[in-house]
Amino acid sequence: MSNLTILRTYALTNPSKLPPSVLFSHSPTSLTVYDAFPKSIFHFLILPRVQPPLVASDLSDLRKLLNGDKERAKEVIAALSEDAKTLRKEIEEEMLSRYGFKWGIWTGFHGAPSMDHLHLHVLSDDLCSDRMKNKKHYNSFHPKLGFFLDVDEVLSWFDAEPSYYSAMAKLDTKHYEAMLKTDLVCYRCNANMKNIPSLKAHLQEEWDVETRREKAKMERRREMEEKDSTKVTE
Amino acid sequence: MSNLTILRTYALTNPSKLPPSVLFSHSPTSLTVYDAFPKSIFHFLILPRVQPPLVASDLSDLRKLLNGDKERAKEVIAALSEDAKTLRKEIEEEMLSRYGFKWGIWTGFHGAPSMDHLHLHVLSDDLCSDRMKNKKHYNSFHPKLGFFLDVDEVLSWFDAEPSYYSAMAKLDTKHYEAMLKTDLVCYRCNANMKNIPSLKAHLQEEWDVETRREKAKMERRREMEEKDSTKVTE
DNA sequence: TATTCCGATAGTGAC
DNA sequence: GTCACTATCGGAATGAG
Repeated sequence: MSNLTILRTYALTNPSKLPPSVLFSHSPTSLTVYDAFPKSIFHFLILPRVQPPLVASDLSDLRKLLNGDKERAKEVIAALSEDAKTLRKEIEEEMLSRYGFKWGIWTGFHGAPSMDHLHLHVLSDDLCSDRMKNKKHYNSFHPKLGFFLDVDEVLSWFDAEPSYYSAMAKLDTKHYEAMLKTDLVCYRCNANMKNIPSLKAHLQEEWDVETRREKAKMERRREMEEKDSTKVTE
Repeated sequence: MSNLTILRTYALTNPSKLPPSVLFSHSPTSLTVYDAFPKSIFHFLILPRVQPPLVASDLSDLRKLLNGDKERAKEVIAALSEDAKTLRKEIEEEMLSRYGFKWGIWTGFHGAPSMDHLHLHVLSDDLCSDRMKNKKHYNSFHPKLGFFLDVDEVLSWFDAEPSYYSAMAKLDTKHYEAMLKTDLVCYRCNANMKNIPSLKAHLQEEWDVETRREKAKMERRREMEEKDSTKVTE
């Protein structure tokens, strides 16, 4: 199976046949798989299952879906969004149990995906991962650049002017691809980064800062609680 | 000492002070040094010594020299050319003693050198060397490309129309640098080479062919001589 | 924008 | 066009049977 069509294969497979190393969970309308090359500590893909009257080619990518039956498209994306909400809750539980605190989670599509079959990215906002290796990787998740399309924003297109919907649904590949070549800018502090190694060091530092801040919060909370319990027992 | 001015330092140093790993030989007007990064089996540089009335800056590069006193320039280059003749004889002796046969030797300047102090390249035409690493290296010695200026051709400029001399003496850096970016073409068979690894393999093969041809010649000669000597002793 | 491999290309720093 | 180092950029193959 080619790398480029693996997601379609997953989406067409009975979930019970998928190994646990691939499949995280599933619903009647979607499968949630681990991203094979996670770009953050947590990184999943939610794939719509192929169900009548849709066929696999209707779901090849976001542009195809949006330029088909509009109501059907809205249903598909709304269902993915619902499953993403559930997934985010599960990720947050895992954040708490593994790290003691929660942090941001992004949910969105890529404006110009290269793998076949629609996939909704759900990933934590640390962007700390060995698999983050080049500018395209980073820019494709930068939340302010335009390439990463938040699922709620995409859903809002359905309720906007039809002309706006049509304009957004074009999803011109050249236009989106150009975004990936722009300079590296930290999505947190807007600092310009010279290259990938310095960006990664910076992202790690930003993440370390967030970790320390959260640990300190936890410590203060613990002290407060201790003081309170002391008062009670006095 | 900077890499970029090392040759000037050599040219200003008493030859007896230069280590034998650097200096091959010297004459009243020049020093011959081993190229520190040889691009062929044999690769030397002949450097003009700085002698009154010239100062080091007059000899910084070919363009500077040609655009100064024309007669003086001709003397300097003619002297380098004479020393190159001697050097080629010595290289050919070494070819015979080490390889049993002689092969081509090129003698010329680079149209746009980056190291300070005029240097005449004298190198065998095999172009087989680990130090040949990129397109600039190769194109800078390609005998038909224009970047490598045979010393006899440069000498011919002095006897041409003054307007031709002036035109040639300009040695526009941009013009010459552009030549280095052109496609890789085998100087022997004009075959286009896709990249450096394939060019190097091809040059090695061309050299192996030449070696086999010369070995066969030597063998035939030996057989002839044996037959002759047999005749004599019969 | 799937990765990985190979190679070309570009900028820097050397002293 | 000095080298060596680092990093980016650019194309091609990729699997399965």
